[in-house]
Amino acid sequence: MPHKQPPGRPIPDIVVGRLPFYLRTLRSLAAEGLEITSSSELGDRLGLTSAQIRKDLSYFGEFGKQGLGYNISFLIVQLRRILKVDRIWEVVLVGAGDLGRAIANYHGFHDRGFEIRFVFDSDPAKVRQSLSQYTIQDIASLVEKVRAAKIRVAMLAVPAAAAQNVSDLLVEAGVQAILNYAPTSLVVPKGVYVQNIDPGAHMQRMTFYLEA
Amino acid sequence: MPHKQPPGRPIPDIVVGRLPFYLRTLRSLAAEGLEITSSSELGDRLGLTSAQIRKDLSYFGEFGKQGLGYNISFLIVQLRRILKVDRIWEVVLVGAGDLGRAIANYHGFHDRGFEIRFVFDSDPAKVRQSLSQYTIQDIASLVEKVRAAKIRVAMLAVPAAAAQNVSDLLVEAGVQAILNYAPTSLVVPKGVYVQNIDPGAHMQRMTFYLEA
DNA sequence: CAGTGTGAAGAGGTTCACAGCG
DNA sequence: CGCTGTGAACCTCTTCACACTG
Repeated sequence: MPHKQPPGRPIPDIVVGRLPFYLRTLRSLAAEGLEITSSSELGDRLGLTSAQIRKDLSYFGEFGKQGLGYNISFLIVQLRRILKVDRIWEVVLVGAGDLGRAIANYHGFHDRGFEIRFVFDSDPAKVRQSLSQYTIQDIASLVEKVRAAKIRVAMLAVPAAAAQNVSDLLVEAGVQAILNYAPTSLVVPKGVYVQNIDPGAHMQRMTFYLEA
Repeated sequence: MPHKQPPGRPIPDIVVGRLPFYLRTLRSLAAEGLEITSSSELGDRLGLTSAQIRKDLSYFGEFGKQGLGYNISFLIVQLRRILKVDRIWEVVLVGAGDLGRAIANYHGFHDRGFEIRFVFDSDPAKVRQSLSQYTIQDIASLVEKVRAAKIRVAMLAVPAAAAQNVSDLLVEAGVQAILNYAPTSLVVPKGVYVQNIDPGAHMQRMTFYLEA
């Protein structure tokens, strides 16, 4: 019986959201020299129950061996395939402020399937300057260049006031996934995926639980 | 009958997680000069249903008027109180790399209830250098200084390999809430809250949905 | 016999739909 | 008459518990 790779049941988005953390954890187990793990070891590391991990993985196939556990490198290969990061996605970064600089200098994305191809900014003082290994380009040329390069993934690191405009440009250029660092809700057409990063929201979520 | 401020029913964490986004949206409505809004207007802006917003708010009190909607500035006051950001929390930032620099230079936290008080790093070349308005301090003095200043909230922007060690120091110093930018799971005692920011995980969550 | 994979049971979260009020 | 606040219905997600297997 073959793997049920294209699964019959629909996959909850919340499960998809956990897979990157499973992958991240498996990679550190591998880096520690381990070859085999179990749902309970993964659960301990992640603060989840073993049942949840087994159930999540079971949406995609049967990756473990009863009585033994999971082969770490095999499971890494499977998760990279499932998340479609068994390749490198070219990414466009918009915004060359402090945050854009931190993103451009951060070398942790490559390992996870992403490589910045272009950096754009609207500030004439920044255009043609270099940032990390990139030359900052004028946002006026974004649509043309991103479309020509068939880039489908973007990171948005501009001020909130500019975010919706830039998002519209990205969509026009054919981008289908946007990681939005601006603290504002983007409106995008169906078929475009947005993930928001809002550190201030995370902070406020924690202070709720602190005693006055 | 007074407000049911300390509610009888337990509040789901997922509801708490949405409140900062309600607050953020209300503030932009206020900035647009509006005085009144409705659960459906908020829902439209946030991509949620109006019923969800009414239900979420009802955990904390009755803030609206039937037939009319919500007074924006009143609701802002209430949400700031609920989230305990009707004050300024002093924050310790650990890590003065590119990301730490972007965080230190970002002035959007103050409006949301947070102010950086100290910046620490372990690199002797960085200690005593200035970063934004701060002087980078030796991490060896972290526990003493953070404890003396009674700081309860931290941002962790160090490499993954150092994150658990620094987290242990923060906990020892009395910190109760940690915003963790390192792509690793922290182990902390009960009563310490951790929120993780992992852009790579968000990216992988989106590529799952992209056609090959 | 340790640990997976999975139906079934149990919690938890969302949406419905309408009473009630301004 | 419009919009809130909320039980009840509905749906989704998590945990349980055990048959099964290397």
